[in-house]
Amino acid sequence: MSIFSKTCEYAMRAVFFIAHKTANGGRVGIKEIAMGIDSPEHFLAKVLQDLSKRGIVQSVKGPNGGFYLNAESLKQSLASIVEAVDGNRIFTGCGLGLKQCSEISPCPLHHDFKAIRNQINQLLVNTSIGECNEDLDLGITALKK
Amino acid sequence: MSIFSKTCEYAMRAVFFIAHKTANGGRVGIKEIAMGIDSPEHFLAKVLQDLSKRGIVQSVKGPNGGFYLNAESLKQSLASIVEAVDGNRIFTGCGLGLKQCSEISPCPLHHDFKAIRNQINQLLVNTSIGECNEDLDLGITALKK
DNA sequence: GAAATAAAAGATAAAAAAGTCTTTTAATAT
DNA sequence: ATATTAAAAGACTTTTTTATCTTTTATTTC
Repeated sequence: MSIFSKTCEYAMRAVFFIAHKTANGGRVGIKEIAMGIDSPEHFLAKVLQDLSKRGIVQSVKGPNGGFYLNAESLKQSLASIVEAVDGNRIFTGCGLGLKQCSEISPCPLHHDFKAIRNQINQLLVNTSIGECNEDLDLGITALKK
Repeated sequence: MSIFSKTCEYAMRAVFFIAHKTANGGRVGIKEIAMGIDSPEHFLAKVLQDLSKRGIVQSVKGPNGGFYLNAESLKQSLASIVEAVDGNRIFTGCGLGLKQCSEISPCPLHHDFKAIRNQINQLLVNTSIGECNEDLDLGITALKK
C-alpha cells in the first residue's frame, strides 16, 4: 500500500479544503468539498461524519449549513486525522508486519524503520491543519490541478 | 495502511527466511517457510510462485525440491521484492493520493513527503537480501518470536 | 518407467476497503 | 408552523485483498 489508506487521503484533503474555504467564516457543503478534492460524495460524507463526531471538524445541518473548522480544530495536528481514520499502525507498526518485533528482538528492518517512522511521526505531529492551510491560501500548494 | 501490503510483508519475510535456511546450500519447502514466518501456506505459495517467475527466488520441483536463493538473488535489493509485489506506488506516489501533485504544483505535504519517500527508497534500494540475512545468521535480528 | 515428492496452476471463498443509494433528523428561514 | 436545506444514519453493492482447497506438472529416486 502506501502509508495512508485511500479513505485517509480523502479525509486529509477534505479537512484541508474545508479549512481553506472557511478560513474567513461560513460553511462549505459536502457536494462542494467532494467536487473540490475529487472524491466520491457519499463516501466522503461518511468519513466526515466520523471526523465530526470526534470533533476534528465541525458541522451544522440545515440551510446555510455545512462543514467548517473552529479555532481549536485549526490547531490540531495531522496526526489526529490519521489516527482517527487509520488507527495507530503507522505510528507503531513493524515494517514486516511482525507483532513480536521490538528493540530486544528486532526484525531485519527494525532500526531503519524506526528512523522512517520517526520522520513520519514528526511530520504528522508537528504539522497543524492551520499551517497546511496557510500554504494553500498563499497558493504555494494545491489540492487539485 | 502501513507502507507495505500484507502480501508484501509475507514476501519479504519469506525471502529472508529462505536466504537464512539455504545459506549453505539445499532447499526449503513451502510448509517450512509458512510455519517459519507465520503465514498462510497456500497464500504464500502464490506469492513465491510469482517471485520465482520474476527470478527473485529460485525453485525446484520434486523430492528434495523447494525454494532457495542463488548468488545473484542474494545481491538483489529489497526494492525488487517490494516492486514485484506492491508496484511502484511507495516509490513515486503522493502522500495525499493526488495524481497531479508535482514539484510545480505540490500538495501541502509534498516536500515533507519527498524526504520520507527518499529515505524509504534508500533503505529499499541500498539494502540487499544478503545483508539482511547476515544479521539473521548472527542472531542479531529475528523473523518470529 | 513407476512411485513419490513438491512446486505450479486453477478455481473458489472469505474478509476488508471503497463506493452508492435511500431515509431520517436537525436546523434555518419565511 | 411549514417548507426547505443539508448533514446523519442506515442499508446495500462493488472492488480489492487475503486466504483456502484441488488438480496438474515437473523432478527425483528407486
